[in-house]
Amino acid sequence: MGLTKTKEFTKTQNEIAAMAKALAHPARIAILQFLAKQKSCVCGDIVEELPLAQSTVSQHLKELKSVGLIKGEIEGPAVCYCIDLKALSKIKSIFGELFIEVEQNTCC
Amino acid sequence: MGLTKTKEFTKTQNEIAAMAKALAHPARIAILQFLAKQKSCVCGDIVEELPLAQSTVSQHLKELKSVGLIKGEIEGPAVCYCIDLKALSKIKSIFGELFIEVEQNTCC
DNA sequence: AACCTTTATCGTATTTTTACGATTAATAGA
DNA sequence: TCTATTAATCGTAAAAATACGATAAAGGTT
Repeated sequence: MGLTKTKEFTKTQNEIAAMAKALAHPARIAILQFLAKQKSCVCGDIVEELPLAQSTVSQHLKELKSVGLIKGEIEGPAVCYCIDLKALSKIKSIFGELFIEVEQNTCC
Repeated sequence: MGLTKTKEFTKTQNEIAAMAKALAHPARIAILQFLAKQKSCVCGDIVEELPLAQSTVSQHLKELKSVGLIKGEIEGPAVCYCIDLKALSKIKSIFGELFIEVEQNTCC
């Protein structure tokens, strides 16, 4: 079916999966790294940096925005995308908790 | 196209994305959590625990195995899946480095 | 107002993912 | 050997993800 049975899983499980999904494409990792490198608010230079069409990059930005990882601010005709440090620390703790939990496994 | 332009991105970017993709489904998070909870090597009880068909669970296990997160050991007619703590610590460091890198962003 | 720049959205094609039932393979036990 | 159990694989259908070009929207500039 290709349709994930979201309702059959816990809120936390879906949340972790959604965060992971946002990071599950090299282009989105590249976008985050590019934004991090810049010491200022950067905009559509992302498109030039990536080997993808403008509309495709826009889609990737939308996905990062949908999980709150980045914020877009309109600056004249352009849009400035920035990493949301609050969302980032939330992701960090969510993954951190998962890893600690999973690490409890003692078998093998 | 639905076909990720893997070759256009760095090895690290693809690696992070691949790891994230393995975690990008609630069923796979549930599997990892279930394996962690058990203090022993657990096998096909996973199927009973999850709201999915046996073949579907098998597919998810395959994906977790493909990134090395779990290992399968044959135990009689059954198979015992365990978390690979070495792979887990690698994932931890990969995500950790990404988060630290991204955290450098000072804009906004 | 007309125009240019920048970005989002729409429409579409292709690939991948998710999911299931059915079948196969492999092992244990009667 | 025959049978039951367990898990992987195959075939298939439906949905989501990826990608692009074209178009629209929104903001400056002349």
